[in-house]
Amino acid sequence: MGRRSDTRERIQHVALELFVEHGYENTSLREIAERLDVTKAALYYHFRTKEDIVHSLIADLVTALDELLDWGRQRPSTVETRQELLRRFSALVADRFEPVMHFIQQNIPAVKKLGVMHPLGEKLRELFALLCADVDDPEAALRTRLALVALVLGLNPIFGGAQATPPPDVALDVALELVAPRG
Amino acid sequence: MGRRSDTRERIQHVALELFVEHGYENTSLREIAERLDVTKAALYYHFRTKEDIVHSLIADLVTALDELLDWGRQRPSTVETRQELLRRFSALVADRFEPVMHFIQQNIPAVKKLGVMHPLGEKLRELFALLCADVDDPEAALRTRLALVALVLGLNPIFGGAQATPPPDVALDVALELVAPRG
DNA sequence: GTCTATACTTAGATAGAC
DNA sequence: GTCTATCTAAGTATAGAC
Repeated sequence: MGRRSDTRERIQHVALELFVEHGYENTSLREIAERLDVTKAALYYHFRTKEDIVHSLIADLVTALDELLDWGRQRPSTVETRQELLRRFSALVADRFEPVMHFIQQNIPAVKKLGVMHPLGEKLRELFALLCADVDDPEAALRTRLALVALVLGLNPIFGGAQATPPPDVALDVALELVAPRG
Repeated sequence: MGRRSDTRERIQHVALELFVEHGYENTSLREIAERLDVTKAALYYHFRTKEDIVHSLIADLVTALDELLDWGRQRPSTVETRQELLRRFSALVADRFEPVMHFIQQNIPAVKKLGVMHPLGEKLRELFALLCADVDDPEAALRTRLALVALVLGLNPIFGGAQATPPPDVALDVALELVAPRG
């Protein structure tokens, strides 16, 4: 039998790479095709549109978040649960979704235009809600948001990005502290 | 004499508005011109290129940051100084530069491509350095970055943006706490 | 499953009249 | 200082051969 091709996965990988590097709108299908040494038309065989590539990328993330949320929902709302949620989210980002998160964070206009925020934003808001639990304090809510931001901040070039990206475990420690009750 | 026109300022204002709304690359000069009810060519009278509009927008921010840094440099490196730096930065953002910060944060690829990160990134890194002072702890450094992020987080739609933007004073309180020594 | 060739659209930018 | 008209380059996408 003919060797099965992993072209589709390679397109996803290279496209994401370029989207992160140059931004979504500054990346043309021609560039993607060239880096893969295929033609533009080949891309259109695997994906209906350029937007579809992004959708396929986000879909995996949404699935993973859904599983995380499923776990979180059927656990008692305790500090331990919330901290374990952060740990698992941190691991998810570090292990599999760092590039996608990077892409999303730095291409908000594109992401909004593609209507990707609907499924994704929902999941993120629910994660946020689980982490906030019953707390109604606006300061605590902001600290919770910052805890999540801390876990993906290594990806942000603003405010001293390049020189010192915090290691994931440092970020996790700070995040855990942010959702812990005050002293 | 003929009535002097404020067209240049109006272009800056409308352009920034559209850049924030739809993103830099999704905003065409045609759109800007239409919203101002002038023609594309009129824009080219006031700005050499589309990129120049962005440069003019960032320049004001860089100037303001420079003044803030001047103040900070000639003060003793104390907790009070650092907290006052945060207060002044917070006021700067809230009063004048919220839209520009919003634009920068959500259009990183464009901003990088325009080479705007050189003057701007320098200032932000120096602000960060002043806030970090002599502290060498990576956790403290991350908390400092988060303090800055907190002050512009209202602009970020990720992680529960739309429904509850923290009021500036809440953000400032959390930021101040993040740079204060631990208990 | 991959290619060639091309249609279609829109972008940024310029020249020159008024 | 603003207009009309136009140029050039690039993008996404399609049709149809191999």
